[in-house]
Amino acid sequence: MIDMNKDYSRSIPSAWRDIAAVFTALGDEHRQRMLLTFEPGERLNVGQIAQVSTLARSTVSHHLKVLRQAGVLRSEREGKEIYYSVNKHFLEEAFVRVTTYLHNDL
Amino acid sequence: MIDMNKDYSRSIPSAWRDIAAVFTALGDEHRQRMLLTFEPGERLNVGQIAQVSTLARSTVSHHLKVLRQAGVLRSEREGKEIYYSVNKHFLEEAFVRVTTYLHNDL
DNA sequence: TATTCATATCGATCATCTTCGATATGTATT
DNA sequence: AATACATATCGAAGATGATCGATATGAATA
Repeated sequence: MIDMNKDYSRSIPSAWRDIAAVFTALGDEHRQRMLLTFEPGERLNVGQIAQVSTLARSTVSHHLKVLRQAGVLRSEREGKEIYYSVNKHFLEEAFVRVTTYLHNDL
Repeated sequence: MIDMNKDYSRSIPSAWRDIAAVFTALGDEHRQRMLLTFEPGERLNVGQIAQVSTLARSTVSHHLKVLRQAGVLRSEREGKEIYYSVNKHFLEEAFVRVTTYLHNDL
């Protein structure tokens, strides 16, 4: 009780800021499977992802938006299609940061 | 499309099995704050955690259960109180594993 | 510019999660 | 055994998220 952090409203540490949305995004099994669908370096458009999914296209689109906003995926338009790919650098850095924080501060 | 993983129902890789529940558990900001409340090596009982929270005791109890079932926290009874602590080893290993998987396979 | 195709957004419904007060369980004390 | 205390569980209400078909946006092509 003496040294516990009593300030419940203190700001989330910077190591956690980016990762918080990632946790939420990857807390859903459909979104996990979508991420794991990608082969190394692969780019996939929405139609391809929807094909291997059991969900409707609009639902896939919604989940991709969540993953993109969390920084897990990024997207780039190419003609009519929009290609998604894994934001590997961001994810690796975020996980390393949170692991380091965990090791040092918890 | 050629080398993409078409089998949507393939099993989640082992590196992801443990971490999936962690993502879900830590996808909630209240549960994040609860985890971050712990100082290094500290053990806290439910009353102490409820004190620094804005939630009702029963709600805190519920969130602690989610965190415990995901492996984030563990608990041990000590007399009337139940003390929670961070499952540091489990968490570090899980994050390292997922980072490695990310680096090699995505 | 009209049409087609790929994706995103909208709006409604359904399902799941959160939250609380009340009650139950388990432990120590008198 | 009776009481007091700490935590967990229960059951219901409200809030949030997932899901879908329909519609809108945006880009290539006829």
